Amino acid sequence: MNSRFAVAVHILTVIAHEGGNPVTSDYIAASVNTNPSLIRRMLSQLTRAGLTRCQMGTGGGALLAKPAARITLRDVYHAVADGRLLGLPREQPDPACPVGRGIQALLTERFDGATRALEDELARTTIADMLYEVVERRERRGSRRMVG
Amino acid sequence: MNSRFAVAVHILTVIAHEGGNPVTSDYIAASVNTNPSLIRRMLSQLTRAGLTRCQMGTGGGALLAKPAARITLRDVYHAVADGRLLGLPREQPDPACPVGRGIQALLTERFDGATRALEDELARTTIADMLYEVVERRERRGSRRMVG
DNA sequence: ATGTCTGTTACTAGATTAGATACATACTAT
DNA sequence: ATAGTATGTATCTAATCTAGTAACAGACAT
Repeated sequence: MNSRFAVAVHILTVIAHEGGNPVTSDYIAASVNTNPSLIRRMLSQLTRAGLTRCQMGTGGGALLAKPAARITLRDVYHAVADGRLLGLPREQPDPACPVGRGIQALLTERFDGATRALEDELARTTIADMLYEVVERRERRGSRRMVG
Repeated sequence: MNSRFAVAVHILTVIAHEGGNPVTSDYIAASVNTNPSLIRRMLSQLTRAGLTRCQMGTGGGALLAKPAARITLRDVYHAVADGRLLGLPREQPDPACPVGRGIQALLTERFDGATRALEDELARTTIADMLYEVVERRERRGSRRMVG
């Protein structure tokens, strides 16, 4: 249960929300409710993956490296996912057992297939979608409040 | 990176491999290369989920509660998966931020969708498939060795 | 020059994971 | 019945992982 992917999406959505103005790690950290240093660490991963870029100095901050509509959640996942989603045991199974001998290679195959399916589903949503829905929902909630 | 799912599949494949004879936790633990107590803990989860049943006493052990062809990897995943695959941060985002206010509900939706895709893919493989492929591969490797 | 912001390192506390022991309970076999 | 076997569960520990924090050199704007 690793929350880095969620944080990365949050970061990118905040940057997209600011529409072209550089966003500081302090600002993002306040929205995510965590430490600016943690945000900077993640931003450097996102930059390395080509999703963001940064301006240093006064008035600087993070920017999207390409349009929000062209950043999918799969891209984000690849940028920050550390290891495998479905893990194998640290210890090797007993090679003397007919099942133990072959099970890990087989499990790896199936896990990879399942992970690919998850990623394909993630690819259907972009940061632009996230931004649109976050804002739209807020407005719906706002107007509902006006009516009620 | 939690390996319980992998271990659970391994357990069930070993039981299936023994073709109806009760399998002790000691035997399974040797194949998985871990502690019998850990295996028993997992077996009790699998039994609670209706995938296995157990005979106590001499000559006892674990059995499949239904045919291997009717146990999918999704069933196994549901039986032993503890929490969410893609996690949200422990701390709540800042509700004063337009993005922070709505992002978690939205992330939860997308994560659930992606997880469902992964589970659907897992559902395409059964324990019978696992057993068949483990044994088949072993034989292929064997015959290749004979040829080479 | 001065102040701002990033990028990175190092450290800490807390949570999670798996390994290990122990033992009451259930069952088989004789 | 009694002895032996195997499960089911509770508890503890060590190792690993995760996120939070502080610190500081380097880059940039004014």
